[in-house]
Amino acid sequence: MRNKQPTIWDIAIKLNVSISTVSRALRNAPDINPETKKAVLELAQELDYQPNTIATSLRKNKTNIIGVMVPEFVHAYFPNVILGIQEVANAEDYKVIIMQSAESLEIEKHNLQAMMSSRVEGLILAITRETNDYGHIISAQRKGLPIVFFNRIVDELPGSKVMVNDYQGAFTAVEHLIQTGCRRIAHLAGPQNLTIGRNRLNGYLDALKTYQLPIEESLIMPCNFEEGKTRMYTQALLNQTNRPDALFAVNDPTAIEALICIQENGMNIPEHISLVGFSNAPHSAFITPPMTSVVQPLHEIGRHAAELLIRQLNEGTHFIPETHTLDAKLVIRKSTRKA
Amino acid sequence: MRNKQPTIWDIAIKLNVSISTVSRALRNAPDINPETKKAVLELAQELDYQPNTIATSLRKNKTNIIGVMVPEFVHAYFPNVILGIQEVANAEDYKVIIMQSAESLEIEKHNLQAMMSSRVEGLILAITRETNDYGHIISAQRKGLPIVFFNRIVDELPGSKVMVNDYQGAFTAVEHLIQTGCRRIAHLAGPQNLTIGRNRLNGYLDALKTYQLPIEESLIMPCNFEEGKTRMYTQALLNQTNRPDALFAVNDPTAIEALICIQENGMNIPEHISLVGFSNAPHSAFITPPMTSVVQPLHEIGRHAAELLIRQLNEGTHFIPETHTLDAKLVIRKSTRKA
DNA sequence: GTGAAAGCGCTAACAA
DNA sequence: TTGTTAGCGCTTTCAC
Repeated sequence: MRNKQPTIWDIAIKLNVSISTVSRALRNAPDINPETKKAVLELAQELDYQPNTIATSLRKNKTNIIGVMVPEFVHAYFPNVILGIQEVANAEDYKVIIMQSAESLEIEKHNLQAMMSSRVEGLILAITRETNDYGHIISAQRKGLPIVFFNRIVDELPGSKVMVNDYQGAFTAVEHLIQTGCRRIAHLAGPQNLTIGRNRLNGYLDALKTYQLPIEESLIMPCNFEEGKTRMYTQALLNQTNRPDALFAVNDPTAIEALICIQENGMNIPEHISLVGFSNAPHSAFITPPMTSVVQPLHEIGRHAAELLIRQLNEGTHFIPETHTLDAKLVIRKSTRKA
Repeated sequence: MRNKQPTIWDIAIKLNVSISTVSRALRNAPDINPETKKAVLELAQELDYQPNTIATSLRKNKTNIIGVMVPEFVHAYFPNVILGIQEVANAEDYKVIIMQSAESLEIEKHNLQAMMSSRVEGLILAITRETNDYGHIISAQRKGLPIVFFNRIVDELPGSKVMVNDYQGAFTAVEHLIQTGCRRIAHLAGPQNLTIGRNRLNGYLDALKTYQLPIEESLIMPCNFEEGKTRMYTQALLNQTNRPDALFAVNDPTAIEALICIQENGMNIPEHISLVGFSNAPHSAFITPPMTSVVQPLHEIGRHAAELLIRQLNEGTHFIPETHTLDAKLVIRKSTRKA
């Protein structure tokens, strides 16, 4: 590793004191002569001494490093969460190391090994899409690694979890459509084997019930996050003799595909048909018209995850894992009508 | 740091051999009895032994960690570059630690300290917008830290650099406008104190010259990345009696603001006016109409940066820093006319 | 082929 | 208040 950096030994020699004195001065321990301390600090400054955190970690058996592993960070979602994590972690004097699994179980396992080898104190984890075997995770937990899960939650695994209230988000979105005069509201639904797919559908259904609107099977389309399908189903909806006056999409990419289809049919949003997305892709504000969407508190997700982890780190085995569910917020733009 | 993890000592005791033998077996050193080795590896497996990289780093005085510091990673640009970095780094058995300066010089300095303390082997760095004093960087370099710069380049600083050919990108964009029949092409320009601002303007000017179109001062607008200004200047352009038939914007946010303004004036893109952006915001493909834009090879930028750094790490003081300039590519979508 | 021992830079008893 | 010493987990001579 490059040139020799100065060590406490170098300082000790020059000042003709022992290395423990230097160490004490540097850590402002109580039992130290102010004079000595001053001299040490000045020389350290002069030499541009940087403590070797590797040695300290080894000695103290404590790295003060939190690991974060996400499937990807090309979309805005995870970077924003990480921002929140870093905020809290840095304030508590933890460093954060970030790895990404590229949605590959293999890489996830490999990275987890690396994290263990680097002796991270705890892990904040969003598993990959294809992670269905949790052996590596369980084994890490068994070795005492605290893990906080977010975004992709596995109910079976122990540990704290941070999630978003998809049900409430969906409910609010549909409620807004109803309150702005829509009466035939279709849902471009997600996969029903995923929690978010189910919860968002339930929010949609319950909003209709609450406002005593009929539920029609023919208005619920299983788009399932699949690109081609959304277009097809949207077209089918538009072809209905009694076509819907609003679409609630399970997420923004789905909503955007619907939007394109609607516009190609020569219809206007929101005059002919209102549209609400979910999860706030960064560009949903920039398309034409800017899209009303349910946004998740990404920053907050990160903050909560970091806080839970650090609490667990501090409290040790006394800590009982918690699950935090954060509300999503409807951001009203121009793809829905005015109230 | 959590529960005790097994060490080579645990393995040695159980196998009744010395720790050096275990160490040798684990690193598949040459001088080792295959039998012994097998036994060690099996037990290691069974105990789920993870080498303590901290100890190894301390002993070998080598961390195999590359630091990356970027101003932010909320927009797609830096995450994509980091992807490229990680690809190369992982293949070469380096770990990557990522920090972000949040465009703050203070944090940049602080993070650099932390990187030095963590004894990263080298650094890939995009400085903040406000970094005008390079003392901290120079000092790190003087201590032997190899640094590769990208995105925000400072000519004065030594070290390898990876940049994008802004001039060529701008030239290609304007050439495309000309070849699709535009004749009065305006430029929404960036700050002329920044290299990218100047280079993109020059590309624009030279394309006009090459195709023998007149250069008109009144068509070059100093939008300078400032939000309100772009709208104002675009409106001014549209108000000209002989209004331009194309706009080349210094970057995508500027282009998008112009787009909104154009549409509010009831004009169509590209029928009334063509529009080209630069630097490919992730959403430029999703707006209406999808925007023609000059895209940067983000992945490649990362790969080059990592390769340069690792070469420097391997070659040591023999290494002579290099500057790599990568071409940008015009992606033709629907905001410009057909050829 | 294997073991003993030193030491990477630092902290924390313990002694003085 | 300061110094001496052991040792964190590992690698690497140097003996045998």
